Amino acid sequence: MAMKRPTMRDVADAAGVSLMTVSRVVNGEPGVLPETVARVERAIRRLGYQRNDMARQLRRKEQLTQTIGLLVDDLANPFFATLARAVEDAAMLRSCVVLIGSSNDSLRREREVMSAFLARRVDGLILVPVAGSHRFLRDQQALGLKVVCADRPADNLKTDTVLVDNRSGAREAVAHLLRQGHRRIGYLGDRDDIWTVRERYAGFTEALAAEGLLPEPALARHGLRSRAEAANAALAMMRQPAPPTALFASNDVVTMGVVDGLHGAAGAAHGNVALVGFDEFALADKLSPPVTVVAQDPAALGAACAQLLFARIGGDTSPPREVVLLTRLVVRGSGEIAPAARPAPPAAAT
Amino acid sequence: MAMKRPTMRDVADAAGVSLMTVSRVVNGEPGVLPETVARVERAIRRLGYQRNDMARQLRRKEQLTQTIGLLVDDLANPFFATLARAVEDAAMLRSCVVLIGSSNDSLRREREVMSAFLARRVDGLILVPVAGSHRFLRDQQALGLKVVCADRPADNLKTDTVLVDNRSGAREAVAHLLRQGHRRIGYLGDRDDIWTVRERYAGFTEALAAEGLLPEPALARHGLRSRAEAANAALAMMRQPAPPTALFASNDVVTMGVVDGLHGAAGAAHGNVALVGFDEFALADKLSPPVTVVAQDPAALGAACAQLLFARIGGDTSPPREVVLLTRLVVRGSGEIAPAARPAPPAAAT
DNA sequence: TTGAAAGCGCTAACAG
DNA sequence: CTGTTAGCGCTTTCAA
Repeated sequence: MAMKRPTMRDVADAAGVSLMTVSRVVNGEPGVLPETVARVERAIRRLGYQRNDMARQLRRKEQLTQTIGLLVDDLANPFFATLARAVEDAAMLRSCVVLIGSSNDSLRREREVMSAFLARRVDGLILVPVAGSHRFLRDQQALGLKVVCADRPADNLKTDTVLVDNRSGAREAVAHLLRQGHRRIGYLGDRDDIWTVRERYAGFTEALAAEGLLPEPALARHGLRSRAEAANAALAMMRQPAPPTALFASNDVVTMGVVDGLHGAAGAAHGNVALVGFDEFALADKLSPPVTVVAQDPAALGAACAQLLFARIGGDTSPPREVVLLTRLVVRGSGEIAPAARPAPPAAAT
Repeated sequence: MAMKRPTMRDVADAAGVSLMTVSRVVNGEPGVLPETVARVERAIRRLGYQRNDMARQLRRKEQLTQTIGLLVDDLANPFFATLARAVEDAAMLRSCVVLIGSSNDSLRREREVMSAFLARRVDGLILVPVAGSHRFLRDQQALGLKVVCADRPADNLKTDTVLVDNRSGAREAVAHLLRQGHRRIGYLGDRDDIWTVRERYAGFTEALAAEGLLPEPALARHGLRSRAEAANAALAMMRQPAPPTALFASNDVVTMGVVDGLHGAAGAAHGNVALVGFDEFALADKLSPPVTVVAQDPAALGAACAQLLFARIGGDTSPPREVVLLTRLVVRGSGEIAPAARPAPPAAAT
């Protein structure tokens, strides 16, 4: 069991030819007699020979490892899983394999995984950068590593980057709520050291500002890392003396948490308060009311990253590009709920 | 730009020591003067040196590449994404990286991706095998490749395998429907050349048989590959002259499709017919009615596979093991709907 | 059309 | 504590 794997030498001996001839057959090079080819191929099959690409790689150094690295935040998150699948499909078309890793929003883990990828001499890297400094990466870029940042820009790093216009998307969502007459709009969001989250909050405040409104501290909760945390935060926010009439949730996890929280609330679905969430999620259209969302396209994001990366690997040396994908407001019902009828405020001056 | 990457030779020259000393420092071996270590480390940092693991691997051949391959059906499917994340976490604990691929239920693609993994000399492989013959794999096993099959067994291949008890899960689900008084239960399922799907259908028929019922062809639809297909199939099934009073859906995609289809139906949520689906999915508890499911634990599946694989890599040579994980019936409402009251059939003899 | 020799970047096995 | 030599499995280069 587990005998040593056969090498070209073994195949050569078995076929009664020289090692070089085996090499030529294995790599489909011309100039070998068909008969010789057949003999070699038989030996290959008989021994179960598989070319050792590591050794190969070592010698042909102008060449590539046909391996790319993909480092996302969390592979279990459907957003990144879909992105990953798109990258993988693009890689496969180019006979490339993908090393994958999750940074879990930890700079240390990102560094570790990246080092492991670099040691394996990936041809390029698609990276969803966590918060923090990436000067380590800059050094590697100078040494020829191709990097594309996905979904978020990396701190002071000149690379191709594919982003989503989070700010406009959020602004549009909140403007939509304002248009329904809402004036007290709550914000529920993830950790705002994450670039996308910060951008979405900026869009939120900009939309308010456009109507002359200022964000109220009591109507904003940051740092929600799970559905359960978001559920609690939503409940707490709605139980305030002066609750918001509408909510904006900054990502899919938080949106689902809000749905959880409001369903859990005594005697009510989430139908009492308007809700728009950032990120599309499965079954958003089947809730009651169906959830209005700002949809991104993670597959398009992944495909765009792969396209840029493979262009670089192919020798493209033009200046770094930034691609910005747009979002789409998907109107479904939860965002079109008018503010609850309540005692009209005492008529003010005018 | 893109100058050649520095080698140990370069570092050695820069630090004024021999190549071997650099090797010792890079690998943290003892027996180097702290002062020398410092000089070497400075040179390493200055040049941006990164060890070339491919070359390393070549020489220390008793050792491992610290790379495993993971080949799932579809990475974009949350079930497999969660499994993948669990594998990745386990790998990271052992300083191992993960090559990932999706077979898309195609034997050809599975073969291609596996070849690419093998050429990179992965230490082991976690595989969700597609239908078809895997004798190619058996040859590789004989050469020392460690393989663990996940979620499905591979045709006549002796490997560690981690499965879910799909048949019992399905039987339990259908028995649950029978207990509510249903006698006409429809089956909607994916392609039944997939082992898990076949097992679930077997569980379905077994549960019926236990009550003396036979599956009716008009009440079973196979080969549903997407939510849309499942939606149409569900609608068609319910529009028959004698529709079922309950449905069993063989996976998450089909279950969601059924929900889509019944929602789309004129004037009705899916509340008119009982429904139990195989697979947990996000927000199943938030639909109306909430969807009763047979839940699996993909993270546990991935973790179990990783544990078996790393044991093998670590030298475990005991006979192949088969681990079977259990499912859990999550009662939420859609499965507890009684058969619609309808004119009692004419009383038969007795 | 085929083969022999050299060497990729690294580590194992010995010297000093 | 540090250096030297040989060679992993392959491709390149040159010669037959």
